[in-house]
Amino acid sequence: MTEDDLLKLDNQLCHRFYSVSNAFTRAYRPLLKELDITYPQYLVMLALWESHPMAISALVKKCRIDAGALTLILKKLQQKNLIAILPGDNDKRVKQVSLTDQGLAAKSHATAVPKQMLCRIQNLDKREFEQLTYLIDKLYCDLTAKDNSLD
Amino acid sequence: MTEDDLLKLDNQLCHRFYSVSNAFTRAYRPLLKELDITYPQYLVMLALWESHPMAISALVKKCRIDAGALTLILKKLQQKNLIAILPGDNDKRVKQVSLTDQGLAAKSHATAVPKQMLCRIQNLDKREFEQLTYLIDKLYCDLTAKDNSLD
DNA sequence: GACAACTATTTTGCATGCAAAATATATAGA
DNA sequence: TCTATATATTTTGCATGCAAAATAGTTGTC
Repeated sequence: MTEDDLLKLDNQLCHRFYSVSNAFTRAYRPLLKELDITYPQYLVMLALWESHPMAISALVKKCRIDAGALTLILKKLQQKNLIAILPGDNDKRVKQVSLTDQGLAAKSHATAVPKQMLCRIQNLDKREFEQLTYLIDKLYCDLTAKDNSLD
Repeated sequence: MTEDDLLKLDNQLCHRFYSVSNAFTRAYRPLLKELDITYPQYLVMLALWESHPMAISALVKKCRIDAGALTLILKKLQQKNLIAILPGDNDKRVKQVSLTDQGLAAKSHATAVPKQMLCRIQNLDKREFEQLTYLIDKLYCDLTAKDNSLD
């Protein structure tokens, strides 16, 4: 690979992730309109539908959302009356996020969202889908590994 | 796949792209510090190093950056004296973006960036890298295809 | 040649994403 | 107990990303 090739946009794996990630956000918007939530808010709801209550720090890990951004996202979900946030009993620093009745009820409406999205990406067969998942997970490990080059 | 599985965060391909895309942005930041540009600004510079001058609309297509966001990004690059923006000769609507001497010179410093990034993702061998590229491109086509479900 | 329809770009308003600093609370020790 | 340190969360300042509206410049038509 020449130095010029190294710098070509089409050779940047990062750009592919940039493009697809943004395309996902745009594709989800109309599907999430009925639920009246944004894409990152949807990620938080998915986590809570799996298990709640959940500490904010646990949500940060699970959703891989920036803690600062999450603060605002949780405020929005609270305003929409989908979640409740309460300080922990033992440790008041650790706030517990739980679903309201309305937040829990929204789960049944939400199943339509992944269904519609899966219809849309039928270009990939099941095996390719799994392959893609596997490779991305491998890449994520590399990207989030501690950079010890300066030690 | 049960309805519950459909909603699990770990089963959402979108979340993997969300995680990796953001991880890339964070990983690039220290590498781009020397060039004093952000990640989206870097994408624009990559496009221009390949070919310039280039119309703004061409940059939007090539970089897959939102046109509104690009306006601001170009202003930043202009302030840093890396690019120049001029109205087209024939059509004054079509603005041409070109590299300044400084912008062109930055290219040689920039080759270190993809090199360092490639070092970081050595978990993937060449074949996997190509496979990943192929699958993502396929997915991108699905996501950006016109949604005709309401026609 | 004036006007309607079209195209390229910018602006606007809102919602993150990020790093670093600030807050609030908890815990370990002297 | 008082304090230095550590942890959880929020705040701050800046830079996008997005959709929709607004601008500016063009073109086809009558």
